[in-house]
Amino acid sequence: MRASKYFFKTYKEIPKEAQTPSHILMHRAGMIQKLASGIYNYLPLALRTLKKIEKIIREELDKRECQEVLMPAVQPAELWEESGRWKYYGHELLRFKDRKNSDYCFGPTHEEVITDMARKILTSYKQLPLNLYQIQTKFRDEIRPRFGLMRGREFIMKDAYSFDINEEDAKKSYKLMYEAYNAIFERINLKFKPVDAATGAIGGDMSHEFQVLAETGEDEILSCSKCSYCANIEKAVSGNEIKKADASKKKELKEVSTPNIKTIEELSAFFKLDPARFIKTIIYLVDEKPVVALLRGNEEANEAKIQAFLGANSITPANDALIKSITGAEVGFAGPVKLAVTIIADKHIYEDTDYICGANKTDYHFTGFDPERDFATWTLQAAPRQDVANGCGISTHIAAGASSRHPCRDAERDVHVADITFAKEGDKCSKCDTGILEKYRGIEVGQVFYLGTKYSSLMNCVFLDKDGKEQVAVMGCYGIGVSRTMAAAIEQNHDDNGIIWPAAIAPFEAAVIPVQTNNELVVETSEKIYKNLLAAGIDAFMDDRNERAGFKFNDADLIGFPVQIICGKLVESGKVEVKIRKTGEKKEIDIENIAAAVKELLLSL
RNA sequence: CGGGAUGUAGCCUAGUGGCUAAGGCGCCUGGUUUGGGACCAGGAGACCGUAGGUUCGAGUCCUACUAUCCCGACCA
Repeated sequence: MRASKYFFKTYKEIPKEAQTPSHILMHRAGMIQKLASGIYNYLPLALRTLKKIEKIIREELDKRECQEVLMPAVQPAELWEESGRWKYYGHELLRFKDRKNSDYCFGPTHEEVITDMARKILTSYKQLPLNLYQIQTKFRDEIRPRFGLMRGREFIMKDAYSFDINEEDAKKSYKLMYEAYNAIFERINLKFKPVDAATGAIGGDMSHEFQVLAETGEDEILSCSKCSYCANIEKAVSGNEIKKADASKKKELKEVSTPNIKTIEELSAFFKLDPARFIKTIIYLVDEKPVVALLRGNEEANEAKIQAFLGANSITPANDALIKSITGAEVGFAGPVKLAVTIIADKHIYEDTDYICGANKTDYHFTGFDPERDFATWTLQAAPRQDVANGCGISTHIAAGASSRHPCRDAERDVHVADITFAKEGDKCSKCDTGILEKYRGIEVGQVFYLGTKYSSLMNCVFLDKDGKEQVAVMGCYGIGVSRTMAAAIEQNHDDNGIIWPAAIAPFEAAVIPVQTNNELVVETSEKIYKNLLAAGIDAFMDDRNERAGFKFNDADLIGFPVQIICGKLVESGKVEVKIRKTGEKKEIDIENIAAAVKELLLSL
């Protein structure tokens, strides 16, 4: 392609609204344009990269016998009603009506459509395993789109769905996709980690995210320094031991006046005690039912763990009115004592006794609160090792009416103890016991889910097994954010001058830059080199613009061509200068050998 | 959805209530220049986000709306 007619334009200025490197650089390099919040045009340069990412994905999936399909972006509401998601998917689902006033949505994901597609054809176990995928535009009406393509509302996604005869085979399919994803991101040549992940609204009970490591990533990852354990902070389990408090330190429960002292900081200042000596009582609405979370004052609630523990679809903090109605007090005085709702207590609260907690009475708190004595009896257990991968720690359910010995207990309560805080950098690894957790930031570019029969049973996706018995297909689903992968590649690989593309996904592999456009030999030679490169199957870009050298060099660095072939005065001696974008290194190469030399260089980029 | 901010030419900015809205980048024409975003001369391009209001007079003040961005909860 020739620069003189190529549809792009580079900018020196940083657009006001661009904040993050990939957004700034894609805009400055003339790759994308914003059309509306979270909605972008992909110009030719960007599309070339997208196509290259897609090609790698297709090759790796086809190799593993996945089959490509293409589903509609517009989906009828009926299917979503069948799966139950029309109700709870929320505002992120873009809904609209057609002229007949029927409900539709713009697909944010395709579990419903694919399950419907599969059930129309699946009749026999002989057709399984089956893995179908598509690469297509999705729309999610994000509450806050940001960072350009990193979190757009409209984006390009590869989504795949597997169908198997049983759980065992479904896990094999899952593993195969896990391997495919590793192969894909290795070929794209990004630094990434597969991490244990929470399952969120898509559901299912096993999941890994593929995180591209970058400072600007929105996700936090904890990774073991010694073993392979690596998890999203929402899911990561600390291996630190919980030491039970010394029973001799127990004190009496006593109500004390704390006028207008509401937050942990205020309490901490008022009592002149460390925040860890208080119990934080947070009230949530979990699938529209109130749930109380208890934590030590120095800990933060991990809502994803609470949601996962309760197997819920949604979790939001309760509003003030609900808090008042549950506690019978103003906001700021909630406590666990005598609360007749589901309680989920963090395991760390056993580390101490004589806590201060809200009294469920405006302007009062309790001192001397003991977790064991004061609202239920339960036994503390260490987190079982097998829970590290799937669950989130201990699950000691207290049967209703477990005890009636203490007046503070309510027989009807549902009380759980679980790990509902965040593991921290420096904590012991929960898997190997010798390593410690290290923190990274990442960009989630892919996620694999084991779904089980969540959708297939609701939507009756069944087949006959060997014995002629009807079985429900066991599913998995697998996504890669194609447009986000492009952005993530830039977040991870750029410098002050511009983008540093991994060669595998660069819009062009090499740029030919004639520096003196008034020198006939230079122009002729550069044309010859350009044709040689094309003939050798190299994606070459010819900067034939009548511009000064510096202008072209800057554009080349900004767009990030991995290899730049600079044709200047050296052509008189039969050589050109070849610059490697990544290292800045320059080599003199004989014009005769240029195509072979560039090919060789590209292999290492 | 809560909190904060901003809308002036394709992009980045300036603009005390007072004349025909200013500059840089970019664009067009001509000339010079040609190894790290050149220079000279000329030119095109804006009903200052929208609608009301205050005022003799509004880009500037007020109100509403709208769009965009930033901080929190959702996700590829």
